[in-house]
Formats: sequence, structure tokens, C-alpha cells
Amino acid sequence: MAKKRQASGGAEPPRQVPRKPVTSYEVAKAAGVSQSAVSRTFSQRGYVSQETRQRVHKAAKELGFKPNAIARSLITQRSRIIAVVMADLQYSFYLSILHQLSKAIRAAGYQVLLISIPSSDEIDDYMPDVIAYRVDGIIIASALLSTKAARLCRDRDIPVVLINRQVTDRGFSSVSADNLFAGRLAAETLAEAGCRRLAFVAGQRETSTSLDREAGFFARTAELGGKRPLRRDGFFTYDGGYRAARDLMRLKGPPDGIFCASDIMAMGALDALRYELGLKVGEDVSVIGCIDAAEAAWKSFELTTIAVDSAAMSTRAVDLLIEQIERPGTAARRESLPVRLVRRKTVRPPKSPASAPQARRDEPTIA
Amino acid sequence: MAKKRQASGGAEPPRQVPRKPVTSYEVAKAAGVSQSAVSRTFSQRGYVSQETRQRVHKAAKELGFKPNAIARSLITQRSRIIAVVMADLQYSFYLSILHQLSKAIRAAGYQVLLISIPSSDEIDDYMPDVIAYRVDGIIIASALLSTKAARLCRDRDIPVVLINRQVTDRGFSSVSADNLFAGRLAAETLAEAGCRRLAFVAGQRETSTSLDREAGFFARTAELGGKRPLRRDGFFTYDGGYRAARDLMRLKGPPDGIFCASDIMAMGALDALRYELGLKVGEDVSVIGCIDAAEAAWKSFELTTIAVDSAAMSTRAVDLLIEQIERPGTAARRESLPVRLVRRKTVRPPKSPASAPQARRDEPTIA
DNA sequence: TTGTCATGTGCATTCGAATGCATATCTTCG
DNA sequence: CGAAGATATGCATTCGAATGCACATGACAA
Repeated sequence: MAKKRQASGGAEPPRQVPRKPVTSYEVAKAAGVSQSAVSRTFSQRGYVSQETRQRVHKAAKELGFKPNAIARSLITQRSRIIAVVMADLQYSFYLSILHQLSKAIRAAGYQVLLISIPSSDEIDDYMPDVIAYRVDGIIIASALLSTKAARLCRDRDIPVVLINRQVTDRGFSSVSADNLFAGRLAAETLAEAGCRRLAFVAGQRETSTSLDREAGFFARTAELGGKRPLRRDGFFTYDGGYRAARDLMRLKGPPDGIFCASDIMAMGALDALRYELGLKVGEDVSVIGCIDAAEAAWKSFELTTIAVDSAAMSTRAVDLLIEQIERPGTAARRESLPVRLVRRKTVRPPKSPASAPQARRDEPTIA
Repeated sequence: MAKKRQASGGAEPPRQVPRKPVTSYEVAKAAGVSQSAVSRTFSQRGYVSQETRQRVHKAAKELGFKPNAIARSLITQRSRIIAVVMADLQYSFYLSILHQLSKAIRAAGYQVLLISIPSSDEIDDYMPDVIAYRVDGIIIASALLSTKAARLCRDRDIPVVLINRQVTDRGFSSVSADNLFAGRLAAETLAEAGCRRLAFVAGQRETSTSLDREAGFFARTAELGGKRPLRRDGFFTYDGGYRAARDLMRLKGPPDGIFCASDIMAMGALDALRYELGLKVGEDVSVIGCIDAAEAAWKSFELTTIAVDSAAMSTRAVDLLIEQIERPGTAARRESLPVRLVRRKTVRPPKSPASAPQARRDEPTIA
């Protein structure tokens, strides 16, 4: 069934071509060659004479033929599809990551199968689809790889690259910002601005992103002889940042410098400080974010922040993945990308005229 | 080749299973039945006895078998893949659309092939991929369907649903907000607030979204006896909105009420008015946006806006598409979804005590 | 007893492109 | 001239699951 057109009731929709999924055989017939020749013409393998190639292309064009990627996958054992897993954070940063991933993936000749998972869900429920479609690789952005899912990928030799997250298992590649250094840089920047009592607003628990930023921030603060910073959870949301800042300022010894593990939280914090508590940010209290989202530059915020290069992160992730796909046996790697301070207006400028931050930037590590 | 494991140099990675893509034949052998039985067990068609079914499931579980969706597609002529085309606007609204589309598509048992196109590009260059993977349908969000692409889809009977855009060709379905009404509502809201000189900040040229909002705004303003509003392009960006507002206020007769075709532009406008021109928004001048993006509710903006229900839009789009896929011959439809005013603080409240807007809301149309 | 129908199973074929192999034909060089 | 190699082509098979068909069995009605 489904082979011939049903004579539907009502007006006959005009159609020149009598509905045919064009195959390589038809092209072959039209061009007066064998199906093999058609295949070789399109797959760029084996020998095809100039003349045959031209005739095939001509026939293909006339018939509107495009090789069926599904059929091709079956025999080549490569789907040329990459799954991109992304938790549904309402965060424009990830939209840009997604577009950049998509661009790089396409440039490498692959397609993107988008697996969008509610941030509450585990990745496990989504693995069957990924497996059924025999994807050639997986990129996980803003989600965690469960042990179960990790085993599945390992058993089936599906390469995986994590963005901005890590997993203890060293068999999986990851690309992150140098979050440890980001935390150190934030600590220094606030210290130089003369802040004496620092605070950290964390993102979601258990994300290495937030954890590393925290570790760097605490470590560098200690090195500089500062008191142990205060700490609140902000869940990577505007509201979370808002509440965290408000709660911090209501403490007995409120902070005068706040590092938020993401810009969105920093914006929430800013708004709490300015509009609810009536403070002057950049004078009474300093705020520093992390990522450098597009909104951070807006006049409403002019947020000082530690910039993460989302484009570089995306392209590196795709590079690593493609390499693992096309050269089986390539070892997994963990890379971390440099970050840099973007000074805007939410941190008081340093007193000493021209002292740049001193923390040593780690070179991008390759472990 | 690629059939047996290469004896790679270096340490042998331990692997219990000797790398085998499990097939239905192996499951059949393990269960002591034919491959047909395995197929029927998983495809839920034809007759399978209770006992056979159980043995097949048991064997499948032991071997880690998942039916190969690629092979299945080849014979069923359905890929169960839906292409979602999205221009790379840096706009969190579209992230939420995307997640909601993805959720609905998955719920219907399909997968999402993401086609992300730079806003400068035409969709045409991306059609070959869509065709090669034999997607069952296409959802286009925030991008245009060119005539050429439209013809391709029609020739191959690929159903298409546009979100928030329309195409003159009535053969394609679309789901939009009631943009005409949104414009009318904005006009009324500003008029009631006592604004005498209105302005419209448009998005990208030639998007029906912006055009319809504009038409409704102008029409209703005229009906209410107002002067023809001023107009500037804002390109759906923060910077565009910022500049548009600044330029408008520098005119001889500057507006006292501005309707922006999107929230992002309204935020840019707000910032220009407040921070560059030192005006009090909500008093000196009123601003109204459209969409009700998450950021509109933030303390920094508290933007009065016309809310569009992105969740409803996504699920309707998927419903329409699935219906066209699964019941060939189903006619294309155009639907428009209701919008509503969300009063916050960027428009002065109406003088008359309790006069709700009078514009008649169109029922969701089905054309 | 025979016929009809529902149920259950397996064989063989099918989907569309890729590819190993056998077989030409054409170059090139000793 | 003949052998070796590069180029070119087609036949037949393959990938993995779905399915039309033939066939078998059992229940039940006529």
C-alpha cells in the first residue's frame, strides 16, 4: 500500500510528477548506465568517467534525484548524524552554543539530532532514541551523563563529548572553560576593588562548572588573605540570583563583593541590590558575573564578568568528536579554554593605577 | 572491512562484548524463533503469541538489542524524523519555542533534526539535507520559506508548518499569534494612557509577524482618531531598538508612546530612553513590547507587553504537522492564537478608572 | 464432517545505495 | 609486442527490519 495515489474526494490537486521517490535505478536508466555508476558518481568513490558523471548528473537533475541518506547509512554503517543533548535551561547562552554547534557539525558534513531534555529528567530515558537512530556521536551540553548512559555509549563505541561538564570516567572527552581560573580571576578582581567581605552565588549543585568556579574563587581569596567567602545557591536562574543577593545582604556581616557563577544570576543579584535594597552597585557593593552573555553588555546591567568563548567551545567540541568518529581509537581528551575579564561597571575599578590581575592563567590543558 | 576489530597498537582496551551491532537475526536465533517474529514483536503488528513475545523480549534484553530505526525507515518509507528549521536569532524566546517543539515532537514519537540557519542565509541551501534524510515533515520557526523550497516540499509531499510566519501560498500550514490584534491592543493601551503621538519600531522587514503587528497598530490608531504613528526599523535586536528609540526622540515632534514589535527591541528602547536620554519611562513616555519574554518581568524592565503563548504555539504546530503526516490529504490550515495584555510599569495606567480595552479579539481563526 | 475464521509462524522479498569482484579498455614502458 | 598498471563499467550481494504470502493449527458454527 501507500504505493499508488489514493483518488481522494474533492478537487484533484494538480501534480505534474506522478509522485515518485526517485531512486538511483531510475537515474541509471535515464542516463543509460548501471546503478553502480550512479552510486559512484554521488559517493565520490571508485572510477567514473567524465562522460558518465555528466550524464548521471544531468539525469539526476532532471528527475530531482537526491541520494537517500537512510539507505546509504544502512550499508555504510554511518548515519552521519550527531546527537546534541541539551537541558531546557531558559538561557540565551545555550541558544548560541546550540547554533554554533550546529554550524560546526554541518560544516563537518553531519546532521544534528536534537535531544532536548527537561532539566529535571535524566538522560537515560532518551538514550533508546539515540541508539535506535545509530548516531555516530553525542555532544552533551548543559546536561549530565549518567553512569548507565555512559556504559551504553562505551559498549556501543559511541564517542561522547561533554561541554562545560565533566564526568569522573576519564574515557569521555570534555571541553570546558577554565572555570578554576575564572573563579581565581573573580576573587582577584574583587580584592583589587577593595572588597573585604566576599560572597559566592552558586549555580546548580553538582555541576562541575559551578563547583570549579567556586573552588577557584575560594582558593584565591584565601591566598590573598581574605576571609572565607559567604555562599548561597542561585540555581543558575534570575530569581535564584535575586534571592541569593537579597538574603546575603540581610546577614549581620553583609558582603561588599559578590561573584555569581553565571550572568543571569548576576543580573538577578543586581536587580535585588539596586531596586529592592537601594544600593549603588559598583560603589556600595560590587558584582561580577561569569560567561559574558549578550545581555551583560546592555545599558541596564553593564555587568563586569568573566567571559567564556562559546564559539571556541562549540567548535572544539565538534572537532574532538569528529576526530573520535573518523579515527576510531583516538583517545578521549579533556580540554579547558581560557577565560578573560571584561570590565564594565559593576565592580569598582582598582585603586592602584595599572595593576593587571596577577593570577597565572593556565594554558589550555590537554589531559 | 570494518567488520573485525583492528588489532590496534598500544594497550588493548578491555571489552567483554566483541563489538557487535546486534540484529534481529541474532535475537531470533537466541530466542529460537524466526526474524519475522522478532520484527512483529517490536513493531506491534501481525500476530505474535504471548510466549514468543516473551522469549523475544528476554533475548533482546540479554543481547542489548534495539531495532535499527534506519533500517526500519527504509522499508516503512517513514523516517519518523521532523526537521525543525530555526534562524540563529539570539533570542531566548526561540529557545523556549525549540524546547517545546522538541517535547511535543518527541511525545508524538518522532525525532528532531535541527536545521539552524544563519539569519542571513536562505533556507534553500539546507533543503538538500532535509531531503536526503527523508524527513516526514518540517517545522519552520523564525525563518522564511522561499518559493523554491516551497516547490520542493510540495513536489515531494512533505508537510510544512510555519510558526509565526506566513507564506502567500495557501498550501502551507502556519500557526501564529494574532499579531493584528496585538497591534490593535497596543494602540489602544497607549491611547488610553493618554499618549498623543505614537511610534512603531518594526522588526525585520518582510516578516509577517512585524507587518501584522504594524498593520493592527496603525489601523486601530486611525480608528481612535490618532495621528499616523511614526516608524523606525529595529531589526528585532536590542541595539536596533535602542537606536530606533533614540532617533525617534530626537525628531521635532517626538513620540510619547512607543510600540516595539518585540520585547528585545523594547528593552533596547527602554535603555535608550532612561540611560541616554534621561527620560522617565511610564511617565514622560510609554513603551509597550510584544511576546512577553522571560526578561520582560525582570525588575530592570518591568515591561508592559502583549503576551504570546509560546507553548500553545509549539504544540499546535506539532499537532497540525503530525496530522498532515499521518493522514495524507489533510488540508493545510492557518491558525492564529490569542494574545493578551500584560500590564507592568512602562505604560502609564489608564485615566478612566476601569475601562478595559475595547478592541474585539478575533476568535482563533481556522482558514 | 466440512467450511469459515482467527491466530500464529516462517520463508522470501523488499526498501535504496554501496561495494567486492570480474571483466573490459586504454596507457605506458621495457 | 607483451606485461603491468590505471581506468571504467556492470553484476550480484549486502546492510537490518518489515511484510505479503503460504501454510498450519485450533475453535466454532452449520
